[in-house]
Amino acid sequence: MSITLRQLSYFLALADARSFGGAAEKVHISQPALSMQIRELEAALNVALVERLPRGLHLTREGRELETRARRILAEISELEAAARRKALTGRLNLGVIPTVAPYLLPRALPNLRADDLTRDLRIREARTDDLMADLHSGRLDAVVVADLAYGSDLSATSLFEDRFLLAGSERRISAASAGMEALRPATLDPDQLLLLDEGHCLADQALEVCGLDRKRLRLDLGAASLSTLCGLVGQGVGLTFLPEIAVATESAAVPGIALRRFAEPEPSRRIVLVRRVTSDGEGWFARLAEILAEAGAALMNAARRAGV
Amino acid sequence: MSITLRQLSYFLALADARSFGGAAEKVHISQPALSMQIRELEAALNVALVERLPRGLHLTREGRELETRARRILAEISELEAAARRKALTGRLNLGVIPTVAPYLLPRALPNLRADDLTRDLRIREARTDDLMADLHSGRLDAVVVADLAYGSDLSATSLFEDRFLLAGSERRISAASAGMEALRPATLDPDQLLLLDEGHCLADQALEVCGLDRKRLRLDLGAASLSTLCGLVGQGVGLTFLPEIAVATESAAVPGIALRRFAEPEPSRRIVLVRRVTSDGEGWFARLAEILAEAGAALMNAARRAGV
DNA sequence: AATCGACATAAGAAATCCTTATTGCAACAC
DNA sequence: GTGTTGCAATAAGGATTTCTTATGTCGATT
Repeated sequence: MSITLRQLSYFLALADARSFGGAAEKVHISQPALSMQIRELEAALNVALVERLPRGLHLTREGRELETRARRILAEISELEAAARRKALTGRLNLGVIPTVAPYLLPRALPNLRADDLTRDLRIREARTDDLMADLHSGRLDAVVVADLAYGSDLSATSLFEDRFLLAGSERRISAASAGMEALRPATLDPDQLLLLDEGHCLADQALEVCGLDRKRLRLDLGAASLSTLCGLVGQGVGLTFLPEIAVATESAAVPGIALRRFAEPEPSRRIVLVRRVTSDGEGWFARLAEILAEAGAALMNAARRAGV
Repeated sequence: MSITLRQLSYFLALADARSFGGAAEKVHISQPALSMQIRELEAALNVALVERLPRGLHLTREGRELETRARRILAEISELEAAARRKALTGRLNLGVIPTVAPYLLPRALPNLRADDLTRDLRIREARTDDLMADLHSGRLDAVVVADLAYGSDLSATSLFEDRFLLAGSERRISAASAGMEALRPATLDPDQLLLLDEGHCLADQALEVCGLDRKRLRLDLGAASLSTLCGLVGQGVGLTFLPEIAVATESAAVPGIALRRFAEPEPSRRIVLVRRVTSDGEGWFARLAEILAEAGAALMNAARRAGV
């Protein structure tokens, strides 16, 4: 026979009341019921917990020790219940973010994530879309931030923001590319000058798509590993690339030689979304997370426009 | 409805097995029984703990948080049960000791008390017999070390050792007191030279008794507060006093001018006993405590004899 | 000696927990 | 498509636990 929380709480009532009858009253049961539970507890631990005197009672040494332990245990239980009541039973949030979004969006969003008690412990996984989706399905991730894609019916997505692509390169190349056109359009770019990210990065695929190209047509397929590297290269005049607006504020500050030009309407863009399993919406955390991320995205868009592009 | 340990342990089984059927098997119940307890738990916390997928299941964020809390709580419970099984549910031991015993016996006994896991936490109260007995009755003390006295039937005593009285004073006074007698006896002492402890100290009362005196006959009733002070005084040649053998090793080393002389048989003495409430013998701690104290007392007697008195 | 207070004991009622049997649902097979 | 399989939810009845009221016991009090 194992001990129960009921026994422990009755025992604490007894320790407080220092009488069986009084303790029973406190916990709203009859005196024999309390006596029986105390006896069960003594039997389970195989130790006498109270000295029953004709007048009143004392706890034994073992009883006193149990008292302190029981108080701690029951405090943990009620802390648990309290946390659940105030919807603060929030364990780690496992969030996946694609690499072309993570370094720009997260630094902006983190302070607000911390402020919300959404995340006593936030763990970020930065990986490409395929890996993220696999982990989302397997339960290793709770939500992922990716660029528009088709979801199965077992997933649920919320749009965060629209991320427009800008043309990036050295001032000389940009001017050359847009020379003599009334409007700058992706399809008119010279594929030979285009630098894109490694295969598997959705940003590269999307860029190819808006240009109506496929990867085989690229001459400069050097498969850069990160957007930051890519910006460094084009800043040096190596070629042209697409820079998502979300990265503009950071990269234009970090790369001196880089120039940016907006495309004509309709501007090419990707839609950044937050995705979860349909079964996983516990307590509205998803909506709050989406809100904070969308806000951070909007702030980055504004920063880009203020930077004059 | 409140949560139970049973629910928590079933939940942990579920978290481990990652399937209802498997978890049920682990805890040796049927699958519906486990499902019901999990549902009760979710209802009690008012939060979804598991995502039920057609294939397998995941814990929700809240479920993961509960998992860590539940593990801690159940670990505390099993630690508690384990402690009880190995009889190590030993809280504080509240021990009372009279002032004419405490400073000599305890330093000797402490190392052995610590070695035994009798006392994860030992608290000593040093007070006169009356106070100690009151606290013993009220449950504030678990046991007391006092000198022979009559106990009610609600108390139980074990003899620790016989503590003989020696005559103490300056060499000159001692010699004078025993001059011309074939045997040194308490009754032959000059009451005018006798220095005793404050009223209430049983040692003083016992000394008076063996001399066949009462306190009113004393000229030098200066009511010394401690045996140590008293020894200092008689060492200075102020008078004579009774020194219990237990104090001999310490005081004869501490007080340069002090001389000691044994009384003739039958030597006057007090019996030092350990007392508890009859109802308080939990797990044999009393016997172990008595053994350790008796041993320390015996060691002090030997030390006294080796010191040559 | 009688009474009172406080806990233990006893017996039956209520609530809880568990069992087996069955249903429901989605994935998989053919 | 239809049937099958795997797994969990539901349902109904039974076993256990926990409660209640009623009564017994024992020491303390008068």
